[in-house]
Amino acid sequence: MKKHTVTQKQIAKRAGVSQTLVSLALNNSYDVALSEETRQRVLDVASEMGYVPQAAARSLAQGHTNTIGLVLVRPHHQVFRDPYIPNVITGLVEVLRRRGYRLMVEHIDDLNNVQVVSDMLKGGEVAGVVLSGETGVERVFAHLVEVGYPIVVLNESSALNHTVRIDHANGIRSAVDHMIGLGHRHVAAIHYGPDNDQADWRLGNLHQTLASHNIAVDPAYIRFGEYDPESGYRAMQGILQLNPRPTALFGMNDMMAIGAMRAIHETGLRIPQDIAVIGYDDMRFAAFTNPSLTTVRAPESEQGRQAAMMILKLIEGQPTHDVQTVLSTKLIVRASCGGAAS
Amino acid sequence: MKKHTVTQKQIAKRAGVSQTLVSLALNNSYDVALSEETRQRVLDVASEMGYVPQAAARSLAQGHTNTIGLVLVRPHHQVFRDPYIPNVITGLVEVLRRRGYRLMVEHIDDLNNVQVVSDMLKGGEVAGVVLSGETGVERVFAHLVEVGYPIVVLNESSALNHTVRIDHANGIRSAVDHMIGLGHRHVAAIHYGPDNDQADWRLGNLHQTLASHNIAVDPAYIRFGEYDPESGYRAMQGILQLNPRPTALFGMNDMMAIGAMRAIHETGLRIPQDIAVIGYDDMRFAAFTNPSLTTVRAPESEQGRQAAMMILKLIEGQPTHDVQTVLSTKLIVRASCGGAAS
DNA sequence: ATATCAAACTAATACGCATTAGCTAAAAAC
DNA sequence: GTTTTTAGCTAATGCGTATTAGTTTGATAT
Repeated sequence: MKKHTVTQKQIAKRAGVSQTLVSLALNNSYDVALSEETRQRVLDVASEMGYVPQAAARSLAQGHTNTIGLVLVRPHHQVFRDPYIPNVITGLVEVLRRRGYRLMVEHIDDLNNVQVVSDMLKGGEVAGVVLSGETGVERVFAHLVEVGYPIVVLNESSALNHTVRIDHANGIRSAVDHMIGLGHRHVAAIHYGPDNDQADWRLGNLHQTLASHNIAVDPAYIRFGEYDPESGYRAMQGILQLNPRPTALFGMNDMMAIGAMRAIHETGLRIPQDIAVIGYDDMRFAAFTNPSLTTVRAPESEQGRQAAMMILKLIEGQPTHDVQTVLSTKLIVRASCGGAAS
Repeated sequence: MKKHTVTQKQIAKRAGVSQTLVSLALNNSYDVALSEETRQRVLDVASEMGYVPQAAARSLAQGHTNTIGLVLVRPHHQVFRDPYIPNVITGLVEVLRRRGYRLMVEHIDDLNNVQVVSDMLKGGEVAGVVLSGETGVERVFAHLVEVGYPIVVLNESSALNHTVRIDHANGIRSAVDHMIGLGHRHVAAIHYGPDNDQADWRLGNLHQTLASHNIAVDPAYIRFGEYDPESGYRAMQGILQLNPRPTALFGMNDMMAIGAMRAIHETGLRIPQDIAVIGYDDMRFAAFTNPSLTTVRAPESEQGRQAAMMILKLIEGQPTHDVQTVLSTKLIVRASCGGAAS
């Protein structure tokens, strides 16, 4: 047995019919009359010979592929730094598979390499693209959208694109409100960035919310980390030097929050009695830190599912009134911020 | 401007040459003579018109695609439960991109749906496949390998396949040796499975290592979890009832270990003084638990890189003497098991 | 001045499938 | 009994590229 592709031509010969009929039978096309008998015979021969359609030939003939692309725009070293992307992939694959589509994952370091995206689309490698990355994306890809390529952007609020975003503004507000509600007035935060628009935007939300509570924000209370525990740890060491020492800390992701918690413990301070901590993401380990971490849960795999459904609608030309899909976050109250059971 | 694909034919017309020359010029083929002048002119016209080769047509003509597939074989709900796969993907994409290949991610629940793999290969969707999943894989795909399809399997030791595996046997041994070396004789473990061969195999390693230290293993000391902190937490609650209470715990992944640590803390016991804990994986948060987690680091993204290089060798027909690539683990000593600084 | 050869190019074909136009024979209509 | 219809099929063509087998032109050799 050698590696050899079975073609419709071969099936046709074996079944004693034309290649045309084989194609029609295999695709259940009823536009052209075709007796039930021969259809069955063709199908039998096909499965007997182990026929599998050649994806390339099919795409070429139809001028359409059933692969969709997921393009991640962010510095290489932090693509999978947090489980956000894996969660999105889970959701994407789940619905794509059900609809007979495949997922191609690509990654570009920054907005200078965007040509990959237009190559994939123009080259017919993918029928559509789901984009995740920094803001600015909507400007860079505007021409592609204009020309009619199906593109769905994650976590952008641009009116130009179809987007599926998580309502982080509200997520941030719910966390801050929770802290304020527990009486905290000196709130510090470890944020990421400020290297991209997404981060800046979230930071803006934080400032706004604090301002709405009439809390002046000392810039020294806002530190920056790089998504990982280490940077949260270092940032917290800086914050702990401040006078007056903040009574509450908002870590903009759980990774940095857990790093901060370690720094706090090392100085002998108690959580939440001396410093309350709240995180963001609700990662799997969040319920098992010591103390358990109060955090904000974002529906990430659901975002993947929604994005898949939206890109498929665009590809199949269905009407999409819901150009902007917004998903809500949820505050998960545990022990690290007080105000609830362990 | 409409969405319209630029073809070599159009370029040929505009440049006043035949389509053949366009193809030759674009592919830097020197088999056929071609004046430097016209080559340049063709390239200029091509870039001016924004030419992008049609992937489908190219694949069809060449009988070869530059997409490789990553197929994950495991129950749906635990595909991305741990960051193992994301780490592997990082490594894969890193080298594939450099070599001009794309990555297609597919997922199948169990070994009953393996047809997807043969479809992808026979249908020419992918030039090769990297497989990750339960043991048994090598048997199921034996016929595909025989026929000559390039397949690389992760973490299998079958002689039938090309594999890239992490030396977990040694990883387990290093952890156990560490505990024994610190004087522990009553060692408990929270393992995963026993639903698949991979898990069983690792469990066998654990037993072996303990036996080599002349430590009898009370079956009650071995509990099973399901990869996540919750299950580690529950398993540990059971273990804490035992008499005599073990003095050391080996969590077969960091997630379950962190869950177990919580259970230990809740009973008022101290780590590592009362119970020493050791994990497996060295996830990002491991250095920031309280106390920091002694664990075994597995070179996961390196495994992805190696797998990519191997599948490319297979595809390009290069000789591969290294049918079995083995990567080493490393014991990371922190505080949760004693024997080192905080 | 004719034969030889290489350089530079073109024509033709194949890849595997979908699809449109066209053909044949039997059934229906008049 | 001739025309019209229709069910069931085949032939032919196109998708965009790569590749093999030519063709033309000008230079070199004889």
